[in-house]
Amino acid sequence: MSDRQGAASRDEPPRRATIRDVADTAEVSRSTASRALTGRGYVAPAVRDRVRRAARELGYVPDAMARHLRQQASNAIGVVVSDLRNDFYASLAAGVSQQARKRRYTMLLSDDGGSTVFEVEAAEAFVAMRVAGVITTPVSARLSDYLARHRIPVVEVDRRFAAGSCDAIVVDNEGAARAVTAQLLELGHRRIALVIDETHWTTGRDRSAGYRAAFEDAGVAVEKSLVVTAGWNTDDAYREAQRLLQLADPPTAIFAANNVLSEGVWRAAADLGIRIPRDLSLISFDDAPWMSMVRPGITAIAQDAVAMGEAALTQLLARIEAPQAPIRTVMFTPTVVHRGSTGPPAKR
Amino acid sequence: MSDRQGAASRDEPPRRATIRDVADTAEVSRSTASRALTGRGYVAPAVRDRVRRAARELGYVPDAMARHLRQQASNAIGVVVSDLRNDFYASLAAGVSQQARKRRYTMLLSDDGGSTVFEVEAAEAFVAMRVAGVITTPVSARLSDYLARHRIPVVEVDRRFAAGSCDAIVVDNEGAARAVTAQLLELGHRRIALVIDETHWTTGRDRSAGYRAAFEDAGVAVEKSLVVTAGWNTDDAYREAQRLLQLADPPTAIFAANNVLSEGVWRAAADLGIRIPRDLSLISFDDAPWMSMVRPGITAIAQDAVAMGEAALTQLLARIEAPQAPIRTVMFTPTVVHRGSTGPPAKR
DNA sequence: GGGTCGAATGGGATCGATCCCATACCGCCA
DNA sequence: TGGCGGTATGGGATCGATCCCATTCGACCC
Repeated sequence: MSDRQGAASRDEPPRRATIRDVADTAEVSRSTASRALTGRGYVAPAVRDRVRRAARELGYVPDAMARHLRQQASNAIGVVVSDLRNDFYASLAAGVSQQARKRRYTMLLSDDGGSTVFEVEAAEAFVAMRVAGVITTPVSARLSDYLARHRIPVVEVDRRFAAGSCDAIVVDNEGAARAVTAQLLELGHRRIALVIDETHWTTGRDRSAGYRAAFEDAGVAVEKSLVVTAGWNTDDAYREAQRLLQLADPPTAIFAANNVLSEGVWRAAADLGIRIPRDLSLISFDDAPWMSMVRPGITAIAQDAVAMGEAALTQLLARIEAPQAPIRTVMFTPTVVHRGSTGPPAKR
Repeated sequence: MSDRQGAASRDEPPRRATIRDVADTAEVSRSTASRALTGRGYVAPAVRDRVRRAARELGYVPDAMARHLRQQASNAIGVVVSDLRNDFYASLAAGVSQQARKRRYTMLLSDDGGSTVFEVEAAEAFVAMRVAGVITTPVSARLSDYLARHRIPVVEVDRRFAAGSCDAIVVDNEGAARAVTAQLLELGHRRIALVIDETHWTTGRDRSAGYRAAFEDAGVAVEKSLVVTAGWNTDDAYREAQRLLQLADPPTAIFAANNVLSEGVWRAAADLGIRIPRDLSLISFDDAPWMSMVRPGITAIAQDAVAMGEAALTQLLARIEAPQAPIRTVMFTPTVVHRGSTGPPAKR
């Protein structure tokens, strides 16, 4: 009877259609309309079609908020990465997104810029949104602690902070680092620098462990001054590399522990006019587009970040379905892409 | 009285705390608890503190679903991009994410892979989630049509499909393309190829218009066979560039209309042993990390995608606050980064 | 014909937070 | 003393969808 729309009703409905509107249009109760649309429970075929037609005509889109409130479950998942501008994280997010679309989940994404504060803020927003689960490249244990307290499943990717208490998708950091370091040693290198972000996270720890293990295997002592922690940005890596390369007795090879560091090292070498691989061999953990474009190409340990993102979502949904299943860690084996940035050390 | 938790209550509460739990703990009504927590309405200071303490002790996180259902408004915004693995889109998303965090909005992100079908699917999910607004790099007009019907504000970024009916953040495609094409003409180039994805979208149309305008300004005729549409991936661009460069009378310069195409063109030239800039001048629309790493560096039109993302969010929130304000298009002026991939054409 | 079963439908409670409204109390002024 | 305005609090309705439960109807069997 009464038009509660206010503002003299135009052609278009100022209010979005609810299931009640659909029910009224189809001349059934809300209950019946709900059954017709969700497919749960008895509905006469003719009625079902009538309801669906009404819904289509009204442009009805069920309110996910209301549905989830009632069902106490949502189809949204949260993702927190450290830096979307880094190809690794972007690809990871792309993998999650693809898979989420297939499984009809919605992705909430937050870029925490590597900050613990923002990481926790993101987690709070996710809890408020009642996400079904969270995928993260953690920067501390706080996120998984917090989410665990709220009973929200978490999958850690790339590195682990909550080892043993949540699922994880990682790569064989130690094995890959060991393999490439061994290759450098075999080529005759002895002064092999390791440029790494830091060694407290599992990634850094394992990559550095692999590096050391290779030396041990070869019976060669690690030169401690050649292991440098260079932080998280290209500029810092650039400076550290410049310092290293200008030592009286510079390294003949550098193993850079991620794509950002590799870029810094490469730029430093280029600016100093150091020729690769004649004067310096370079191997990178993480592949990146530029590594196949510069001459010579850079030999790299390639991680399939998209596949890791897909695996993370798959594991998260498995966990949601079976909360009590044993904790699972999926380990990817990265592949080494040889491109010609390595060779025997220069003779002196 | 009765413990409705089922499963013999352990130490930890199996159910998450609601405002009712907070109210009971603080011995006030839900209404008062709500006022104390949101800060709207009268509450005695002592009571407010008691309620807040109770909330903290219980680890209470308000249910965003319930809140938004009641308030009929949400603090989530949707973002649809074409390809997260492309640095441009990833940076755009990073900019939106940063700004969203500052404004306390949550970001729903979907990667549609350039598909209209997935674009519309994403829009449906966003409508279901009752997002406050959507930012998109559209691949058709369907998304903004659909969202307009549901009264959800949209900001188009990079290209426009709903010109005039929604806000947009773009760059001066025509001006920049015209400027660099003019530079090539001034250097003496006459056979300047334009490798472009397609020319129906505003980006392609304007970039190609700028290219043509520069020719017109110089009184030089465009050689139609040198304008090639090369689709959206590196491989296709690679093939097209190979074909171009192997013509009897090949172009002496190429203007590649985005970073993906530039990569394809560069690889093709490299594989054919064509020297830049001696044999070929190359200019790219879009900057990318590799362009400053290869030798010589590639002269590029740099768009600040992060800033565009931030601007998009800012504009979207402005629109949400003032739905009736006049439509606004923000145009960024990209900068040309000269790096040495251009020079005068080789003499024959 | 009474009873049982399955199909089909509607009524009303529910999820959690908000917010309008009613109520109550206090101090103050006429 | 009555009335008023400001402060403070609680009760109950509300948002939209779901789902439990009750009801009805027809078919079928004993």
